[in-house]
Amino acid sequence: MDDDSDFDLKDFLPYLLNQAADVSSHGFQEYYKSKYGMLRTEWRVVFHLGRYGTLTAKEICARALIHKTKVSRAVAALEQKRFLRRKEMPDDRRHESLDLTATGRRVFDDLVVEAERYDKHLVASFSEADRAVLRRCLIQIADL
Amino acid sequence: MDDDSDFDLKDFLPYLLNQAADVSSHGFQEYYKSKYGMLRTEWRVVFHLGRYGTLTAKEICARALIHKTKVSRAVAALEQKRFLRRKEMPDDRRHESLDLTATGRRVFDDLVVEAERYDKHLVASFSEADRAVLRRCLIQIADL
DNA sequence: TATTGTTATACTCTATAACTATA
DNA sequence: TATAGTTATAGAGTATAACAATA
Repeated sequence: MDDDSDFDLKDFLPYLLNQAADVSSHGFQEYYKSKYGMLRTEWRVVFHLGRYGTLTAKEICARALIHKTKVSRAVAALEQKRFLRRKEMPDDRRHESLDLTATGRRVFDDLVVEAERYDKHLVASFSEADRAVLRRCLIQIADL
Repeated sequence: MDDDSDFDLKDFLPYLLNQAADVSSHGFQEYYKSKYGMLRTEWRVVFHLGRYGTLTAKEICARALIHKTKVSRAVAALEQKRFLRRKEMPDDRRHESLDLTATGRRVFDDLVVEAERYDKHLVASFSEADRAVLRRCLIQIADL
């Protein structure tokens, strides 16, 4: 048994990444779930509309790297919550342009403030240099 | 719209962590899933038994931070694949000691080699210093 | 025929409660 | 009553195929 290497799960990057992702997701998820009853894909759709303005579902798919079926369901849920509006585009009625409502925009503003606060909290104990290394490595691994 | 901050999803650590975790998980998952038909919890149970020897389900729960219902199902699946054996403990028949079979041990050995190879591949382009920062930050965020 | 978006289905993962059997 | 482990169930995430409406 001891002729196996010392390899431990804490040395295994996918394990570390998953644990860290879980912990960090839960902290923020708690906020948008309890306050607005939103799921993760819904928060990401709201984010894209709030940050980049009017988009079609297809554009959200492309920007956010989310599959069209997930976007379709998130849009339906957000419409029901009155956080966004659809508008058929007259030039091509297969497209619908999507926009946040006034309510949706307030939700976006609130979530962005909270997201920034939460992000700062997560890296509060790291040096500026370490933060830069962390983000650069993650972006490379995620191939973003 | 432009009076909002420049906050972008790529600045949001939970997003980066999730993307990186997804990418890194999939690469390794493909290996144990296609080769042995295993799920993630099964791989983690095999890992703990291979690395630390005979354990009860409860000990695996404590070490691996997995809930007992997930361990229970993973153990049942691994038993069916003949990767592990159960043995009732005579002193307290509520406990069962779990052990890898010879087949299970071969699977473990193979997966550990692959895991080490995969881990090296993930960080291949990072400096030694950056790797250390990355692991330290992840361990701290995951609170391990 | 190709494209936008929806619906259906299935599988994985997570979380919790209720249960069995032992102690 | 408390503990080890199982079963049931539901919610959430992921993936794919089939479909309707439009172009």
